[in-house]
Amino acid sequence: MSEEGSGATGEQIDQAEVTRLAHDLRLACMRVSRRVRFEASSDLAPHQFSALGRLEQRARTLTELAECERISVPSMSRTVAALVDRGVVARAADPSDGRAVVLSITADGVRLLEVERAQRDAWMARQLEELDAADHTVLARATQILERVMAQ
Amino acid sequence: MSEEGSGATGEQIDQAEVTRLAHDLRLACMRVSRRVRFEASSDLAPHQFSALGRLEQRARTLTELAECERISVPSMSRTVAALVDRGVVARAADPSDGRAVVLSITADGVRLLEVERAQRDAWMARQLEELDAADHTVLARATQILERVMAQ
DNA sequence: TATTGTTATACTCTATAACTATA
DNA sequence: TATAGTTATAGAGTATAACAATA
Repeated sequence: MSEEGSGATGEQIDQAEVTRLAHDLRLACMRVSRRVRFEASSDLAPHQFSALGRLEQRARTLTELAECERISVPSMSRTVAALVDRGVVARAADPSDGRAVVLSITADGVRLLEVERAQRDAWMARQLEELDAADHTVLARATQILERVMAQ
Repeated sequence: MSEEGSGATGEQIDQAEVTRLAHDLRLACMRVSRRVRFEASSDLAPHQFSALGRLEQRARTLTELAECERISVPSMSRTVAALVDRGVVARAADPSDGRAVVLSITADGVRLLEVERAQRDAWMARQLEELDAADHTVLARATQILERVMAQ
């Protein structure tokens, strides 16, 4: 679009620069991720957090949930058992298949996710508060690009 | 939204928008990090990769290394033992302190890190290749901002 | 007595294999 | 016979506690 002010489209980024960008961006993202998990985490373990988030999207069977998280069914069975014990996930019989168990998030589970996410977001927001509006704009645009790339 | 070239400084981003950006950017970074680890990883476990990277910066004692990685000394002792068995870390006596052990990366360790990083960078680069130069520029700027923020 | 590092033991999350119940 | 899920057992990685060697 504009090649004067933004300085974005006028230049041709070559392969070496893409490689360098890939390296630097990857490190930056991994550093953010690591610090969020280390400095903003609470008492919900990462794998529990992830599984609970899947059930927030919709109820799933154990096998579906294991496939989502790319772990074995027995492993997910343990994880789910812990979440059920904690009262954030409920088991229910599948009316159409006596073997299957439908797992769903409870109201407590939804609240727990909200608290967890709020803590993580609050930590991230504190980091961003030190930036100015121009930086915020760049990051907002970059976020949209990353969302587009990662959706594939 | 940009009246002049950069289009960044003219707008005032309010608190709610910072919170939203924090949320979206955090998720994007965590998604990148997760996919890099899942889809570009090799046979070096994440904690081993991390510890080896610390030793690439400089030689450290076990206690120093444990503090870097924020795990206990006994845990790091196990991790280091595995890396030593693999031949990518070397133990050496500290001439100034008979209790301490100086850990350093070996030539094989440096090569292993190079391979690991190349795989991760290559995965990331493949994702970025689908973007145009304007997107690359935005991401490069965002990377610099994130590096600045995360350095604190 | 304090510090560095290892070993002993236990808990969690992962896996595969064996098992029960249902389709 | 095949599928959904649980339980048995084992292998990592984490922890704390106890220990050895050194400062």
